[in-house]
Amino acid sequence: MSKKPIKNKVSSKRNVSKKIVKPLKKSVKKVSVKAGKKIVQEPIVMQPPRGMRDILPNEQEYWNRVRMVLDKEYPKYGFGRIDIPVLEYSNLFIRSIGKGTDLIDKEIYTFVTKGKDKVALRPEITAGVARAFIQHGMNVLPKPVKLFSIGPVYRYDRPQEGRYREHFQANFDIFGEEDSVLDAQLIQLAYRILGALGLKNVQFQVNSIGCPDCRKEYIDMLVSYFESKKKKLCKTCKARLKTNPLRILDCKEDKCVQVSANAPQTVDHLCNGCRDHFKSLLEYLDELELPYAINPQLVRGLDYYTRTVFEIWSTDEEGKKKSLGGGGRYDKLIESLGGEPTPAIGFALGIDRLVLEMKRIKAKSYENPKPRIFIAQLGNLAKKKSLKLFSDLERDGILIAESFGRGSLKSQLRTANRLGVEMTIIIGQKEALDETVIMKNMITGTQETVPQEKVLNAMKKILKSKPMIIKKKKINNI
RNA sequence: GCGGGUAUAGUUCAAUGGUAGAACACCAGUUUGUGGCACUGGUUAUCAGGGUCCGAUUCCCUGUACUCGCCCCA
Repeated sequence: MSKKPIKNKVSSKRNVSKKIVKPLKKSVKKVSVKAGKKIVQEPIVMQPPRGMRDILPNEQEYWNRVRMVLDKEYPKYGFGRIDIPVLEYSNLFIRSIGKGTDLIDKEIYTFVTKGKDKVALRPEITAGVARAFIQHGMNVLPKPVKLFSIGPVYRYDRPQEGRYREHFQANFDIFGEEDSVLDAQLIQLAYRILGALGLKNVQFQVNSIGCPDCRKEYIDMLVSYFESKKKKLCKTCKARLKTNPLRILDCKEDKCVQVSANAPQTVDHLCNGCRDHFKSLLEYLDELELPYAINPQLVRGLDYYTRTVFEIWSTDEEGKKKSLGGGGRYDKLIESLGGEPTPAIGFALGIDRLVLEMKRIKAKSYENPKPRIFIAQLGNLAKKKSLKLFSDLERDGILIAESFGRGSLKSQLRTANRLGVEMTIIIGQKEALDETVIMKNMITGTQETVPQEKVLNAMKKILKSKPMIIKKKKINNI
């Protein structure tokens, strides 16, 4: 038994370590072409940039479910789908979301293009939808105009569980109605979606931060209150006193929480219009029997919000609260971007977090159908026949698994077994010539030879029966 | 942006100042056209860069990533 290890295969894999594909060091030095300049190749990192990730097939069952529920629900409430670019001019976001917000000051991805355009990856969806609303003159459409969008958003933030630099949001916006009945309806939609996903244990926090008029008065009052207690505030909040005093209410530092507890509350300082608006919202929510908690501390991180704001929280085993989504009214946004004055309200759900939560509570997911039949082949002629048979059956809606590239029947059957199919069609040299196939029952192990033309009906018969429960092995996490 | 922890095969984990083992997974074989079980064999890894050292995967520094917390948010 002389087994010579073949070492000469300069295995390309050698240089393809898991994380890094680096060029051979020698070759790096060799590369020196263009304009006599030495070109050093940067290693390719086998990972996406920080905070970005792949969503692998095994996780798609949850994403599928979310997508299905969203696709089902949004038309019911009269939303039309809109898809907008991931890239917009930076100032769209800066103007709408506002300087002084974390989102703009430290989380937005901006860059200058070759054409010297200042652009940004969208940190949220509403601003772009608002832009599209104005651009396409949607103000002439019958009101309300309801737009649904789904896609990635980007925030340069520190990643941690449930927080990514690229994450996906489902975004709902309603334009053209000021009445809080729309606010209530939107919240109901959010409830619907979460319910359909099996996420029943969520909490809705609502608040009203008033219109610019009453907010201005309120902020003045807030500032004078905090000024008097300035010593007791944390460092960031002292700074916020000048930049964004509303956010002090949101601070989680113990001492700030204590100071905030006695601070004047937005709800107590609304103008008549805003108070009525908020009051009627609560009445509508009661009418719909949607539970909510009024949270006077809730202020939200975007400047464009007016009046109604809300957030959706889930609570985990340890009592930690995570935001699944949030939204609010932005009655002045369209106007501030140069459109006709158009009141509006919207909210977004974080899909990554929905999925995280669904996994946590073991919610129902949706798996794509699995093939229940496998085709194995042996020999060139049989391979051709199998290929044809596969496409014929597929055209009749029959899902087939195969491993055509493999030679031995043994390894094909092994694969068939691992896939948990109930029936394997075997075509060998002999069968290919006879126009027959072997149908092997993978559960009982019995098999019979049948004419090829009978295969389709036989397959249909199998698929009509209930799937047999076969213990299927989990193939790692792919 | 700030602080803590971590970084070894596809996965989960070992070990070591002298270039690394296992389990599961994967590929193949166990008399040549038949899966599961069993047995045998095989492929695959020390995050990157620098420093100390005769020698580092191990020690030190830096970077990067993951993770937890803060901040914030989805």
